[in-house]
Amino acid sequence: MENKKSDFSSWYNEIIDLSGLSDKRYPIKGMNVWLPYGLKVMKGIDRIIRDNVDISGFQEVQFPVLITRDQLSIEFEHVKGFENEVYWVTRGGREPLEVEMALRPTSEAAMYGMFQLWVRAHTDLPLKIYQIVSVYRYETKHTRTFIRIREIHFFEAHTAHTDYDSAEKQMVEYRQIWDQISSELCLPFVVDQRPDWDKFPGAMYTLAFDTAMPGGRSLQIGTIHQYGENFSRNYGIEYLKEDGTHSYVSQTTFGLSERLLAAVIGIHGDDTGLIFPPSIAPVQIVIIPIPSEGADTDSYCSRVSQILSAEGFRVHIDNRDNYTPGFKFNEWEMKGVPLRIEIGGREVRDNKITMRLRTGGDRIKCRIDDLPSEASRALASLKEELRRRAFEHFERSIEDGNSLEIMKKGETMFRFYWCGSKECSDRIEGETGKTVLGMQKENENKGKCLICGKDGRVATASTPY
RNA sequence: GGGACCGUGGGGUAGUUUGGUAUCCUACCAGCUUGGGGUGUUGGUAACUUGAGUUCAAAUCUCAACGGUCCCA
Repeated sequence: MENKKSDFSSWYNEIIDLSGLSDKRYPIKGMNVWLPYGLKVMKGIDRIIRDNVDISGFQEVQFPVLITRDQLSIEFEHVKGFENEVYWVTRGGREPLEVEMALRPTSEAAMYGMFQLWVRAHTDLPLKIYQIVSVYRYETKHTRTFIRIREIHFFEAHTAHTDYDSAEKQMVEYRQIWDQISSELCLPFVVDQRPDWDKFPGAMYTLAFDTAMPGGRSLQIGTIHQYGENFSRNYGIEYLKEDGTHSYVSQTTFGLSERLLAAVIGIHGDDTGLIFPPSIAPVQIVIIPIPSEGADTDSYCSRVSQILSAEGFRVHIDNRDNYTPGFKFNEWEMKGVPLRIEIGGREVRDNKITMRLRTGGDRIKCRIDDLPSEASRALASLKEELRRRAFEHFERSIEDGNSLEIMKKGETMFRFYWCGSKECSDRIEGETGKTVLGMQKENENKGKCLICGKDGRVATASTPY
């Protein structure tokens, strides 16, 4: 396998193929096949997302994939932002359609006409829904599995509120939900408020969660948007207030995608292969029997498996007899299984098991009676180790950009002081090749703009995926 | 938005310059063997992206489409 640090691009493509996450040989550019193992991981990520939005009062829905041209055109900035990357359905059978329809690039246009019907009075608010569906974008640049594709596995939450302040509270709740999700996946990030010229089309402002991939490029792995009344005024989403007057709702959205999987692969993987956080690993514990004369390893393995399954662990016994234990060790490490249990004659004889964590370290022996708690402890420590490594890498991946020269030469993300003006941003992008991702929302430090010297705050720049 | 390179069994490749018999590794299938860190061995399956052109003859030369990779903005 390729070395992750020296050639991340090759490593990334190779591990996706070897581990059976996705098959990119499907004959349409940017549309890949989700293989069983990859789909299990993605569904694990979806489950974490669902669990966290469900307890915050969101309801899951599913809207149609097609949007009429009229629906899409209602919000001008919005349609303008997507016009170059929309797939159009123009025929039904042989007949040209009178009304052309778009494959949703996102679902504002599909949903807000219905919001207009659903929202009648303040008692209908807040409205909090989400869906996990495919969205479509006609990418013309080179595509990359899970990172830039044409059919995107997408989570989108949409809310409507009585007023702007309530919508702002929703933005805070999104931020908390994201803390839970990113924590489960052990992903570090910085919160950047996108510059006005780079915010979501139609939004008042956009907050993005940016992480750092190996090689130093940044990856946007989540966004939350404040729409205010930008959409509700165009889609006519009004409600009756307690005082008998009408008002437009204020809206927000929260978007996540299979880029979360890309981040997990890139950030946690190593030269041996993938490493999955236990919460999303399709197999959390793999049991490798080591055949031995005079020992019934098979039934001992089954017993261990039953004990662990009963406690809710996802366990797999690899009892293929045409592969050696050594081969299996390497294969399951490559596939990212966090914990391995080895069972041979010695374990059967001593009523013990041998464990080894995917993150390394010595083998651990424990008595079979202590199994569930020892396995829990092992997985918890692996999760902590993943988190530690990821955050350490992230710290190294953002450097101080004290001059244009440093930012031009550096192959990391950069933090620097910025006044917020387009002129200074253009200068930075022109001379360093890096993109200004925006002000760091949660960094209060103040300083002089790197370019013009006026008062500024901490901003992030990088080469983004 | 602009440019460069590439496309050979499932994956990775040799062959393309100089047109003529398609190489090796891996994977896969059937055995035997082996087993505490990628077992060994025997046999077998399997490929020139698509279309058009040049030619007696195209993996090889030309053009286009599709796909892949990278660089610059």
